[in-house]
Parts: sequence; structure tokens; C-alpha cells
Amino acid sequence: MLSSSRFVVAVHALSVLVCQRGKAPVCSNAIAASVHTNPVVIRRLMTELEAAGLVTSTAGRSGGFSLARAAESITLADVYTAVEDETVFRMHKIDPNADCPVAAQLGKALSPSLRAAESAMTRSLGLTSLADVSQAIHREEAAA
Amino acid sequence: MLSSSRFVVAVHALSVLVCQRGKAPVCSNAIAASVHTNPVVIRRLMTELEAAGLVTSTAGRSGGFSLARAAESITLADVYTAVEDETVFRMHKIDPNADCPVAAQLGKALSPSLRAAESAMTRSLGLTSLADVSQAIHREEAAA
DNA sequence: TGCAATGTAACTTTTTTCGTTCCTGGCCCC
DNA sequence: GGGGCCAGGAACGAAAAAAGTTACATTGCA
Repeated sequence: MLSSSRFVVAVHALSVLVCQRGKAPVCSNAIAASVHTNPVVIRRLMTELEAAGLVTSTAGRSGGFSLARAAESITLADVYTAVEDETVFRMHKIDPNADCPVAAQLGKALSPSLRAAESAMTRSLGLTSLADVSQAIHREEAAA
Repeated sequence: MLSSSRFVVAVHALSVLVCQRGKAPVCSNAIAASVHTNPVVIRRLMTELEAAGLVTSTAGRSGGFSLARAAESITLADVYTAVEDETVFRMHKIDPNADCPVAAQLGKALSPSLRAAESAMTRSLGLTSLADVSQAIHREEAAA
């Protein structure tokens, strides 16, 4: 249902920053190499992450991106809300003036349940932090 | 993130059937008129709903679709799993043999959290039945 | 027997997402 | 102080996915 991979790509990029915390900022080119995409795509994502207060950016030579907060304090829910503005459930076009009462009222009738399901998902995402993801990565790496 | 409106359309179609339960089956043309789409689109959806045991179809003249079970026993989670086979979170292409450990292990490291979030959403959808939706529709209609 | 309905395949149109190419300006490093 | 590296956008193009459309075979009631 999520029509894009923006969220997973954002987590990927942030995980790279977690690995480099304390060191020099990471430029969009390096991140793009790991994600296997174009640097501009990364920059566009980082713009939203910066607006959400998750990363900081510095221009100029030896510039790049760094985490704005501790990895322990950034949850997947923060990332999700930062980069994914649309709702999970996409509505089709409905005519509020339709003859059929179902067509006319379905939107209002359904949205409470859909919002509840979406916030349940967000709450679950809030249980995992970027530090947890980073630890899991190292665990998997050691097992491989 | 859900890239389609299949789920909401399916709920719409099923709600129409709830209104007509006990009466004659509803043909795809009538449903399509309410949803404002093509009958073939509806039939494709109904095929999946039938495979999931939510509706029954009868061909021939005066045929159409009917609910296979009581509206109280069909939840939004049933509809969701019936028509939406892809996962909520879409992965980008990752190279398991990448140099960067993040790129190589992110998939395995992340999937438990993503699956947990998805099942939290599904559990929430399971709290609402088609009967609930139908009641909400009538409530909204009376208020309008 | 004829008509109205499902079922399904193939195609077209539309929308969305992703990628790419420019340019502008900031800033470190030599 | 200049040159190259970096972010930040704008605009465009390509690719992928969704939705819609047409056409036709089949089924089953009237």
C-alpha cells in the first residue's frame, strides 16, 4: 500500500549516519553509493529529515550530513512521519452527492477505523530506535 | 505507502453487498456505478474476495455477488489480507554483497520491526467489522 | 433460445515514482 | 584568495505501477 520506498531508503541513509557518528559528516554521494541510487534522491530525502530535526547538513568542502540527535532517541516512527506525508490507505474518488448512501458516506464512516489502524502501526514503529537497527545490523553481520 | 486504493474499493463494494443482504445478488455493474469505476475492475476484486471466502458469485442471468458470511464476522483485516498481498513497506533494491554493512544487512535487520508494525495495523483493522461500517454509514446518513 | 451475467485475457491510458541533468550558492582546503 | 567539493533546487525525462477499457468465451436463468 505504501506506494514508495522512501521510508526504507530514509532508514537506510540514517543507519549509515549512525555508523559514522562522531566522525566527519557523510556526503550525499557516499550515502547514494550504499543505497544504490542517485545523490539527488538522497538530498531530497535529507531535506525532509532536516526539517523534522533528525539530521543536520553542512555545505562546502568536507560537508555533508550528520545525526542531529542521539540514535537512541530517534525511532522509526519519527522517520516515518518525517518522510511519508500521505496516509497509508488511499481513497478512491467518491462523490459525496451520490445516490447510493454507501458512496456518499463511506469516507466519513471508514476514516476513524483507518486512522486507528495507522496510529497502531505508528505506535509499533515507535518501539524501535535507530540504535536498535544499528545493533541488529551488526548482529547480522557477525552471523554472516 | 499503500500504492493502491484496492482495499478501500473492496470495502466499498462489500458495504454495498451488506445493504442488499437477503435480497437478490448484486451485479458488478451496479457496484461499479456506486464506486464510480469500471465493472471489470470490480470483478477482478471480487475474484480475490471470493477466493478468500468472503463473497459468493453466481453466473448467468440475474446473477451477481453476495456475502458468503455474516457481516458481523467479516473484519477489515479479512478484507485487507484478501486484496492486498504486498507488504506495507516497500523495499528498495539492496545488494546483499555490498561493501557497506548497512546495505548488506539492512533487510534482515529491519524486517522484524516492519512485520511487527504491519501486524499491529492488521490487529487494529480486525476490531472493525463490515456490520460496524454499515452502521456508521447509516449514522452518517441520518446526520446529514 | 436469447439475454444478462461472470471470468479472463490483452491492451491502452493515466498516474505516480524514480532517476537525471542542469544551475546557484556556500564553504573548506590548499 | 582561488578552486574544487558540497548542499539545495528547478525542471525535465524515463520507468514502473495502477487503473481503466475493450473484447470475447462461458454460464445459467427466464
